[in-house]
Amino acid sequence: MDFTVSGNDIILRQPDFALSETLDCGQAFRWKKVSDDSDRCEVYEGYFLNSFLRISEGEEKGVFILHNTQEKDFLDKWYNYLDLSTDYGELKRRFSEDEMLARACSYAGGIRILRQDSWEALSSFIISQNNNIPRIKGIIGRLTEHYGGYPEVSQLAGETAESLAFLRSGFRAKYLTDAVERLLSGELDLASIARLPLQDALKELMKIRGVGPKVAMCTLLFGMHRTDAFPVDVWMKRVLERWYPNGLPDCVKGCEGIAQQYLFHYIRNEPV
DNA sequence: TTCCAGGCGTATC
DNA sequence: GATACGCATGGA
Repeated sequence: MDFTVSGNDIILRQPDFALSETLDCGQAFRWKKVSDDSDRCEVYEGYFLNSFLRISEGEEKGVFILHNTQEKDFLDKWYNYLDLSTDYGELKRRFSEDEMLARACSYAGGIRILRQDSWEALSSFIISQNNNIPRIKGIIGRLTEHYGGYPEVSQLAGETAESLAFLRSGFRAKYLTDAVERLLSGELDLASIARLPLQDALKELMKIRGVGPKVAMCTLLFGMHRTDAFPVDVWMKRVLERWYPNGLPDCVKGCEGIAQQYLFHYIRNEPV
């Protein structure tokens, strides 16, 4: 782990990381780019649960500053959140046996899978269905503003689709309240679900109204770091049809979800 | 105006 | 099991 403490900041050296590719690639919805294109430095601000972070990448690629971050917070929170224990360089070499994955990995080599909170991922991806990323961010922004941070499940106890109308989340509000009820009643427990075999975990999550295969897979991948979970949305359907009509290559085995993220980003921003 | 968005529930066959 | 359609909202 290559980092140094510099005053109130942490300097992190990590070549397999880029802010926009990881924080703004449709896996998390609470990061905001605060620099503009004229700045020499790219700066993002966001949260893991309710811990705030300002992180910047300077002119030297692969060198990051975690502003006002103590070493303890870095090691306890951000090291884990940014998945710094995983060697993405090694993963990309593995994936690159496959031609399209080689292109996707080289197109956006700074993608990482964040280790997000399971409830935040579940609720965020319930909101994401049949929706676009700017509007997902808007709804989650109204949610966190209203509760003064991302609400715990218990903070949403007793809410109804009507009381959540301020979110303007449309038909998804009733899905959120159904998830809250099942979690608070103890019918479902996210920490237990995280440990189940993939198919069993999917089945449990899909007991929630409004949680189908896609939302369940995203919850597993982004909220429980189940790298074998493979979410298929409209974009991944195009990937599978165009490039993998005969299925995924063996080199992604066990890390289908991570491969998925490189491919998702690549096809959405596909260079002619 | 119409189409679409990190889908899913329901009806119908 | 497969396929068609509606769904809230808002940007393009």
